[in-house]
Amino acid sequence: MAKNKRDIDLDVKKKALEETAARLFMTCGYEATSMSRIAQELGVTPNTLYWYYASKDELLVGVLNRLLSDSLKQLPPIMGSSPKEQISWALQEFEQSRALVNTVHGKLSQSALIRDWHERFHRALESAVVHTLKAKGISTEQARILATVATFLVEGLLAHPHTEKQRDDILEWFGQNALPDPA
Amino acid sequence: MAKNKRDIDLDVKKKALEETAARLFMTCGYEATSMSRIAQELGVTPNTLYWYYASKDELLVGVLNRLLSDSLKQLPPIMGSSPKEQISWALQEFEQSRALVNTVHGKLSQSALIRDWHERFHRALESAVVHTLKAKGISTEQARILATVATFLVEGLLAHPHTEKQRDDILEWFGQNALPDPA
DNA sequence: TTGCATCTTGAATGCCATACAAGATAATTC
DNA sequence: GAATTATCTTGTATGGCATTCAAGATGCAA
Repeated sequence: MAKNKRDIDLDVKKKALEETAARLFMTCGYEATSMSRIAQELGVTPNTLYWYYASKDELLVGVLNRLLSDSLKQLPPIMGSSPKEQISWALQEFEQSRALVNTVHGKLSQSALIRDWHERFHRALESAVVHTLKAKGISTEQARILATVATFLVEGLLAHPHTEKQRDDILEWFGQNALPDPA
Repeated sequence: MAKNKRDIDLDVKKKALEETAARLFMTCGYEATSMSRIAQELGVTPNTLYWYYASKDELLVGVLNRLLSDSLKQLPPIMGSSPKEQISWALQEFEQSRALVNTVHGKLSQSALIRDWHERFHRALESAVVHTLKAKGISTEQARILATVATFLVEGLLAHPHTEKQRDDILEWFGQNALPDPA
């Protein structure tokens, strides 16, 4: 039973691996970052990485989950604000890892692992957004549509370079058309 | 002057190369399709490809331009229909090359060549859409916003698997919110 | 102390995009 | 029509990549 000591070390090590990988993935890009490079940065042999992760894709999933859960920790204070502010927050949060968002989308057709992660992520995201919208008195069906549209707009803004004005205009337009009745 | 014969051969050859590459890129994916594989399919040495294209990315650009100009040939009959039908057509047109759309977005951060092509493409697309919307009496500023939103929705639908109903709902919603006045 | 699970490495494999130099083939010039 | 040149194709090679397998090191349990 008492194999705790080891398990703790494992999490600590994984944390270090994923943080280094995350940094390199975000600055140099996923494809441009080799396993050797990550290992080198950690003062380790490439093979070591393969003891913790079966493949580079699996390491990517580890990185994605870590970044995501780090973002989610900052979520509670935001929950109270307006939808537009919430979208704006999400946008800013993902901006840091814009490259990774594009990487994930680019790998959807090749990697079942990434495809699964992506699908799970969007399911969770949509159900959260829908829940929030329903609390504002929007029908489930309408909420689903709005959630999807909001997601597409965020992803579009992340994928394409844009000015602050463009972003504001789009968010403004969406805010005005998303909640038609209360006017 | 009279070097026509050769020049014609060059275009014919490029056409064959790009068609084969396009087919493989679309069915197996860009990354999963090696230059050797394309050459093999053509009964040629991999090096031959490098006489026509400086790199795999450049071949991709050739493929993209060819697919695009093929699509554009079918454009005139569509120009008269409703905006919703036009978006629907664009969606169907890109559906075939959904994988390539994702590939392009995934490569934006790594390849300047692809980045340039992507930027040019979106500039041309936006100006076309804006032009169409202005003809319907929409202000330039509003038309720009709508064009961008429409683009993001199309790309979102391409990037994520979705049901017919989802697509219809989103296009319907956009159609109703895009032209607010005439009601 | 012996055995076992955990972690790390050395050395190798096969694939990849790509480079360079040398061959083949056809067009142009003399 | 022979020699030269531009066009196209190939043979051969390189360095990097993700990944694998077998063998070493390290610490825990009996």
